[in-house]
Amino acid sequence: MAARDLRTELLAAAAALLEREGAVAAISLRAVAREAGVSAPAVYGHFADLDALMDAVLDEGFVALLAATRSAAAGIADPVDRLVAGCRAYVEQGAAAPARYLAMFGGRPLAHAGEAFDGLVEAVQACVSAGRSASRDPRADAELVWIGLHGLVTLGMTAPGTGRPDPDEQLGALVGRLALLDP
Amino acid sequence: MAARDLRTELLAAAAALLEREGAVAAISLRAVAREAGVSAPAVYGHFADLDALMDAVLDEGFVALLAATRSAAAGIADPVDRLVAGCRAYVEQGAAAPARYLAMFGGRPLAHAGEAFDGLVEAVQACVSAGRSASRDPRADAELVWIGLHGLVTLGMTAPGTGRPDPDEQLGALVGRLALLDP
DNA sequence: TGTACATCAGTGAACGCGCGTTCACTGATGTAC
DNA sequence: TGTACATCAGTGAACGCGCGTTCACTGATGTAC
Repeated sequence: MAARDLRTELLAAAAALLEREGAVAAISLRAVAREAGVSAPAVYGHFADLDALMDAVLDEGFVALLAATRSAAAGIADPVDRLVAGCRAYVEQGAAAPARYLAMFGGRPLAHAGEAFDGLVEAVQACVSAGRSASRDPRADAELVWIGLHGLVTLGMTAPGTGRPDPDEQLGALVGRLALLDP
Repeated sequence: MAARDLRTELLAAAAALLEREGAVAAISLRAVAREAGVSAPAVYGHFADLDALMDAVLDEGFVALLAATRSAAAGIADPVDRLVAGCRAYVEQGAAAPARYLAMFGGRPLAHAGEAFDGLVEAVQACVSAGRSASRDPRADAELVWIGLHGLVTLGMTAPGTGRPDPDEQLGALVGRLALLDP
C-alpha cells in the first residue's frame, strides 16, 4: 500500500466506487476518501469539491475511450478491418467500466465526444474511398454506427430477451449494415 | 389540487422528480413526499420504502413503453410500416421520460423487457413473411434493431458531433438497415 | 334524525446517522546558516 | 555535521443539515343502534 500522488489514488477510488454503486449520484466525498484510506478534508487539497472530482473521473473515461479506439485502429491497413477493430475497441472499453460509460453519456453535454466521432467519420470515409462501403453520406452513417455502438454498450450490461449470440458476430453485423459495408 | 389516491400522486411526484434530478440515486423519500405535498411518513401507507416506490415508477415505464409500441402498431396493415411505426413510438416514448428510460435499462435485470421484445421479433418476422425483409434470423435481427433503438434513445438526449439530421429519416435508416428491409 | 363509537389515512415530533465543509492542529520534509 | 526554522500535505474534531424511520396522535368518515 504505497502512497504518493493522492490525486491519482482519489481518482482510482472514485472510479472503483462508481462501478460498485452504479451512479454518480450515489457517491459521497466521504466515501471516496474512505476508499482511498484518507480523511475527508484531504480531498480538498486536490479537488475543489466532489463534482470536480467526478468530472475528472469522467474525463479519464473519455481519454480512455479515445485511446482505446485509436490504438486498436492503428497499424491496420485494410479500412474495413480498421473500422471494425476501432468499433470493437470502443464497445470493449465502454463495457469495461459500464457505470462510468453510462455516466459519461447519461448526463451533461459531451465536450470530448466530438474528437472520437471525427475519427469514426474518417474510418467510414476510408471504406468509401476504397470502394468497400456504399455510403453516400459518411458523416450521417458514422452517426448511425455510433448510435448502434452506444446501444450495444448500454444494453450489453442488462442483456436482451434470449441467449447471447456471438458478440463479435453481432458487432460485425451492426457495423456492416449501418456503415453499408460490402457483404 | 384535488387529492385522493395518494399512491398515484406519489408515483407522479417521483416520476417528475426523477426527470428533474436525472438519477434514481439522487431522489429521497422526503423529497417525493414534499413534491406530493404530504408528510414523509405518509409514504409508508402505500409503499414499503423508497426502493419499492421507485420500482413501481420503473414498472410504469415498462407498461408505458409496451402500450405505446402496441397502440402505434395496431391497425397498420403493411408489415414494414407497422415495424417502423412501432419503433418510432418506442423511441418517442423513451425520449419523453429520458431519465426514467435510463433508469429502466441502466440498472437491474429487466423482467418486463421480454414481452416488448417478442413483439419486435414478430414485427420483423412479418416483414420476412411478406417478402419485404431479407432477414434469415428474425430474432437476431430484432435484437440488432433493439440495440439501435436503445442507442437512439439514450444518445438522443446528449446529441452527437454535428447538427441533427432529420430524426425520422435517421430512424428509418437505422431500422431499415438492421432489419434488412428492402430499399 | 341523532348519538356513540370504530376505523384508518395522514400528521408532527423525535431519534440516530452520514453527509459536506470549516478550522486549528501536527508532524514530516526541505532549506539556511 | 548540527541546529533552527519555514513549508505544507494530511488529520481529527466540530458545525449544521437532510435523510429514513418510529411513534403516539388527530381528525375525518362510516357504521350501529
